[in-house]
Amino acid sequence: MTENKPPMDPRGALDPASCTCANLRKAARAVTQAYDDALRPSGMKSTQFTLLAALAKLGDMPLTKLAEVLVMDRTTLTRNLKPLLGKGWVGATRDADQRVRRIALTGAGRQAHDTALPLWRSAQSRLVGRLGPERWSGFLGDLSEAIAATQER
Amino acid sequence: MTENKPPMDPRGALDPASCTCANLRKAARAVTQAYDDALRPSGMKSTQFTLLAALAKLGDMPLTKLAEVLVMDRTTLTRNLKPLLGKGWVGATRDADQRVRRIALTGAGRQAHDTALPLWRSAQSRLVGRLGPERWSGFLGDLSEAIAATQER
DNA sequence: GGTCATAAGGTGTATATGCACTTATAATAC
DNA sequence: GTATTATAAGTGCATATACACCTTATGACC
Repeated sequence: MTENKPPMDPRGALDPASCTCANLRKAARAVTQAYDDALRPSGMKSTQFTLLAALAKLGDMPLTKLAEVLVMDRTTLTRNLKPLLGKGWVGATRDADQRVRRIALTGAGRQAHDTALPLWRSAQSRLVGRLGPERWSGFLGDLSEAIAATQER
Repeated sequence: MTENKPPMDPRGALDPASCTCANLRKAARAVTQAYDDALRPSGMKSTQFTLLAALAKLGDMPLTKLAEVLVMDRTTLTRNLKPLLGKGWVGATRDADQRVRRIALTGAGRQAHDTALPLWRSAQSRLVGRLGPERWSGFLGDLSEAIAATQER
C-alpha cells in the first residue's frame, strides 16, 4: 500500500483536543475511580490490587524486574509498595546479591488478593459488558500497541 | 491464528492480567512519559499542556466546570492549577457570584501554549503514525466509550 | 429578615508518579 | 589486589490524584 506519508490530520489528530495522552489520562482517571469504588470494601485501591495480582501470577522477583513488567518507574514502585508492606501483604528480602531486593506476596497478601478478586471481577465484567467483548478485546490490544510504540526507538 | 494475543472470551476478560484499569494506567504511564519527554524544552508537563489547551479552546470558565470537562476531581484541578498560577500562565478571578472562581488563560499562558504546540504535535504525530490513523481513531473512540461507561448508571 | 439547604471552593491526608542525585554492592580492568 | 565501572536501590523534590471534612456565599422559605 502507499500510505507511508508523513502523518497528516486524518480526524483532527493534530488538534490538542484529540491529544492521545490527555484522553488516555482522562480515561485512566474515570476507570480507576470505578474500580476503586468496587474495590473499596477490600480496603485496597486498584493500583494495589494490580501489584498483588502481578505477584500472584508471576511469583516473587527483584524490584527492578517487577517495575519493568509493570512499565513503571523503579522509584514509583518503591513507594507504591510501602502501603502493601505496611499491611503485611508483601515482603521484601535481600538476595544473595545484596543489592537485589526481592519482592514476594505473603500469605496475608494472597488472602487479601482472593478477597478482592470477586470485587474486581464485578467492576471488570461491568466495563467489558458495556463495551462488548469484541470491542473490549480490541481496546486492550490498542493499549498494548500504544505502550509498544513508546518503548521502541 | 487469532487466539494468542488478548483474550477475546469473557473468560479471559476475568483474568486480572487483562484488567482494563491496570492496562489503561500502564499505557497512561508510558504515553505520558513520551509526551513529557517531547514537551521538556517548553518547561511544562503533559498535564499542564492539557489544561492550557482546554482553556485556549473553551475559554475561561469556573473551576468546577473545568473539572467536569476534564473528568477530573475538583480538588485535583485546584492543585494542578497551582504550578500554572505560579508561572503566571493562568489567572483566577472571583465572579459576580463570589463563590465562583473563574479560571482564565493569560497572555503568557497563551504564549507558553503556542511554544509547546509544535513539541506536542511531534509527540502526537509520532504516536498516531505508529498506530496508523485508522487504528488510532478507533482507539480514541474506545477511550471515550470507556469514560462514558463509567459515567452512567 | 432569620433559618436553612445548597452550591462553590479550599485543606488535610494519603497514595501515585517520575526525574535528579546519592549510596551500596558487585563485576571488571589493570 | 586495588581502581574503575556497572548495577540495584533509596531519597529529595515536585507534581498528579481523590476522598473526607470544613468554610463561605447564595437562594429559598416562612
